[in-house]
Amino acid sequence: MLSKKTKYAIKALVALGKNAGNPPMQIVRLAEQEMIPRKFLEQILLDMRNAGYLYSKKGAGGGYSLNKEPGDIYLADILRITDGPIAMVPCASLKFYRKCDECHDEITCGIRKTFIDVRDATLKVLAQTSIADVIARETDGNFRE
Amino acid sequence: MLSKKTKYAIKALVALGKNAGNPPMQIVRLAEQEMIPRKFLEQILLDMRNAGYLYSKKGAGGGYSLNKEPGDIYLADILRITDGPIAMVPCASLKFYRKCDECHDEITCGIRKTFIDVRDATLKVLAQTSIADVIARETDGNFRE
DNA sequence: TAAAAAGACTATAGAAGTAGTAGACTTTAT
DNA sequence: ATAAAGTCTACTACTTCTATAGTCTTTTTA
Repeated sequence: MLSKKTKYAIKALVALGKNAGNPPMQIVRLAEQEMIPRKFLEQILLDMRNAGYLYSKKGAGGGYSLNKEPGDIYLADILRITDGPIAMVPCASLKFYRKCDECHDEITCGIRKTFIDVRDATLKVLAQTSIADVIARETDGNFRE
Repeated sequence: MLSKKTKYAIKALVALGKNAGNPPMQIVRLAEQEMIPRKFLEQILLDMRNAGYLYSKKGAGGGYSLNKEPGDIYLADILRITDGPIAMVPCASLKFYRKCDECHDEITCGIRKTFIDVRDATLKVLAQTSIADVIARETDGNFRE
C-alpha cells in the first residue's frame, strides 16, 4: 500500500503542475486546496525539493513551483523518494537492493525470480507515467500511447 | 514490501509442495527446516488451512500437507490471505475495494487510473505464478512460457 | 530598518501495524 | 491413559507511519 505521504506528494505535484506559469504556490494554500495537513505537507515538499523536483522561494510572494516539466517527473522516482523501494522484496529491488534476512541462496531462489518479474511489470507502468500523464488522465478517460 | 508472514507462507507452501507424496510434515520440523519461528508459523499454517490450501491432521503421526496441487496454488491468492490487497491503493483493489480517504472524485482520479494499471501488471505475474512454478524456478534458471 | 511573510529544519508524540510469544484446549494414535 | 500432534485466543514488544510543534532563516516591502 502507498503511504499517505506518497499520495500527498503526487497530489501536490499534480497541483503544482497545473499551476505552472502562475506565481509560486504557498504551502498553506496547497494544503487547503488538496486537504493535506499543513505541517505534514511541509515535510513532503521539502523532501521533493531536496530531491530536485521543486523550486522554492522564501519570504513574501514566495512558495513552491515545479523545477522540471510535468512530463519529466515520473511516478517511480517519486515513490522511491517517499516510500523507498518499489519491489516487494528487498532482494528484488533495483535501487534499494538488500539481501533478504530469510534467504540463504539467492541465486536459486524461486521467490526472488518471481518478484523480479513483478518489479519489472510494476516499473513498466510507474517509470513511464509522469505527472503530465496523471493530469491528462484526470480529464479524459484514456491516455498514454 | 511483503510481510514476513507472506514470505514464510510461500516458503512453507513450497516445502510442503516438495514433500507431497510423503507423510504429512509437522509444524516443528517445517519451522526448523525453513528457519521460521515455530509459533508464528503455527498461525500462518492455520490461516492457510482455513482458506482451504492445507490439510492438517492432529495427533501422533499428524502434520500438514497440501490440500491442492502445487500447480493450482497461485501467489496472488496467498498474498491476499496474508497481506490483504495487492493493489497499492484501496480504490484500485479488485478484491478489497475501498474508497480512498483523500479522494473526492474517483471517476476522474488520474492516480487511481494509473494504479489500476499497476495492479493489472502485478496480477498478470502473481495470478499466473503457482507454487509449482516457484519450485521449478528454484532449480533451472528459466521457466514459464 | 523593522515587521511580516514565507520556507527550512529538528524533535517529538500518538496511532497503527508487524513480528513474535505464551498458554490452555482439542483431537488422535498407540 | 498418555503422548503427540494441531487449534485458538490473547498479549507484548517493536517498528513505522502520520501528524504536530516550535524555532530558525530568508526575503519582501512599508
